[in-house]
Amino acid sequence: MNQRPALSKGELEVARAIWKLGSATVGQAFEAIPEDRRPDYSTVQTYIRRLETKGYLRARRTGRTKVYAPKIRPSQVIRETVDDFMHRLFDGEALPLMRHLINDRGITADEISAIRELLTEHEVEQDDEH
Amino acid sequence: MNQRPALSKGELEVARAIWKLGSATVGQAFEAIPEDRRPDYSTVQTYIRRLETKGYLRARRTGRTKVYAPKIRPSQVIRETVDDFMHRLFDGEALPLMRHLINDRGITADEISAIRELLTEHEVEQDDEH
DNA sequence: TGACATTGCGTACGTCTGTACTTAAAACGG
DNA sequence: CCGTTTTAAGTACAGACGTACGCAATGTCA
Repeated sequence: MNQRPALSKGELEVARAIWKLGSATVGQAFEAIPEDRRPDYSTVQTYIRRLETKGYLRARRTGRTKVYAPKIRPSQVIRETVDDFMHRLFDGEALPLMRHLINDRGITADEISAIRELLTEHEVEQDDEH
Repeated sequence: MNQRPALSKGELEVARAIWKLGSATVGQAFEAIPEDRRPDYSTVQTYIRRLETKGYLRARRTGRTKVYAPKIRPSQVIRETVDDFMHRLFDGEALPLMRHLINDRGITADEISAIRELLTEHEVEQDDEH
């Protein structure tokens, strides 16, 4: 159905900035990127242009400036991106990824409880969802 | 310290094939890739060559053929790859990724129990640890 | 109103990546 | 021993990507 071309690293960075802001001009997106890994203004411009071409962003004109906003719901893009990643590294299965997150990297006790809560909350919601 | 160039999609596929086999010739790696997404033999050859250049694989000659084996431990590559991914999409935090896996995609009841077990097992191991 | 800042838009360019062909030498099967 | 198969090694080439410059037009503040 869909399948716009995947996001590249740089594109993802600015897309996320815009998602966080809801909508933004190039300048605003530029400012929103953490200084340490912020590229040149014109580079951000290029990424945004490509994001529009790829169908991830929609631009609305306000006078002379353009305001960019998501064309695809961020949540969907995230899902697709995680999916793709899981396929490439874990044969598309969530569990091995979970296992990796739990075992193969320092997970704190706090995180463990947090995960337990997430699981329980999720179950409850499932039930509610009559 | 390190930072060999990152793995590309295609490179990762064959790297994983070789990891699974422990070590392999080009031909064996080629065969090990699921037929539906298996590229041309020579493409696999190219990926392997690049993997060697990038420092992921080491080749040992046996007569005329070369046998490739990991130069970097797969577990480490996986950790780095997941890390990079988590940084790009979840600001480097594991919990949001977990939340995503649990909430934003269809997780089954079985998977939920499996995760609970993983958590418990992990805790036990932590305690046992000396 | 003139200088400076902001933005849009086009262009550029080297590297990385996907994808593969070719050539040649060694190995194997009969 | 010869044809067939396997492998190595080199080369190619288009498209994606990171990265940015330059120019023109508009907006802004002193």
